[in-house]
Amino acid sequence: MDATDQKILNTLMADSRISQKELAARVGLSAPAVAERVRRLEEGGIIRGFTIDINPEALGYPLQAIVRVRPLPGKLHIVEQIIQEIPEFGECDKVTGEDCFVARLYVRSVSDLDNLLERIVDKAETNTSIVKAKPVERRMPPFQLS
Amino acid sequence: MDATDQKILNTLMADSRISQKELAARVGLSAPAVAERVRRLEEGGIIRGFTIDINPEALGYPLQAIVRVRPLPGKLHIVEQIIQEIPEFGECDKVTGEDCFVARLYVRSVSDLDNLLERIVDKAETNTSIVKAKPVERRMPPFQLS
DNA sequence: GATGAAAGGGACCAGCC
DNA sequence: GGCTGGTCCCTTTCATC
Repeated sequence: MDATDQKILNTLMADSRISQKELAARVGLSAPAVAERVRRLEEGGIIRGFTIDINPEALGYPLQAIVRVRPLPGKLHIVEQIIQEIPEFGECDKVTGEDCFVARLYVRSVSDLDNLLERIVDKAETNTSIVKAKPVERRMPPFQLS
Repeated sequence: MDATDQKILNTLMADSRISQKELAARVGLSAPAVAERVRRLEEGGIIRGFTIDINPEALGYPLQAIVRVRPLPGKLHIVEQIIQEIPEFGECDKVTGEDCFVARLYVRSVSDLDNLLERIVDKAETNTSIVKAKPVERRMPPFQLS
């Protein structure tokens, strides 16, 4: 893991579909050399996978909400299971503190939001915030040299 | 956008580096047909881009925190700017409600966490939760047919 | 949307520095 | 590690069904 690997990661993060030749040119190496580095980044678990970035709006989900969830006593596992079973939850973190879960919900409308939260209101307290903007999106901290 | 497109999205989400031939086989179409569909999904803005999934642990950031940020009166913009300038913030949503921002912070240690939050303590109230687990990760809701 | 063909480019493997 | 060159496969585009 050096500065070249960092460049490779940044480049692939922005566009992972460029050819090895193109990637090599951008980081200043030959194609086989860059291919070998990408292979090692994958084997080392630094690159977890190649994927696509999907626009939820275009899928029909123009609204996002951040939902903090505090299950009632004894309801933690059932609440976690319900969150996993509702596909509109795009990510969910189990965290320390008063809230047990912080989750992102993709919804079609505020009434849709209300309907979905109905499924946990009797098992948890929730606190919902609508996402108005995204000051930071899809970013990874730099690898620190030395 | 139909069931086949949904399959294409799911397949590419899991691995965007497979060949068109392979993708075509998995969704039950010919290669040219699948290529045309992917092209339309890109042009329609449904596929926002091809990218990689990076493991922050392997980059040297074993801890994640969810930070809720409530800027002091008059400090909203400067706080937003500081968040954008700290690379350890991997994502930040501006939301409705008491908290103005909900952000994800990648850190090397809890002391690192403390150091980073020092840069906004005089400009905002913060509430930080350490991520203990990820019950749901990187998931997109299904496109609803009809 | 499928098929088949042709041209161009990329990935992969040697062999070598 | 990295470079160069050669081979094979894939991608892309076209015409046709």
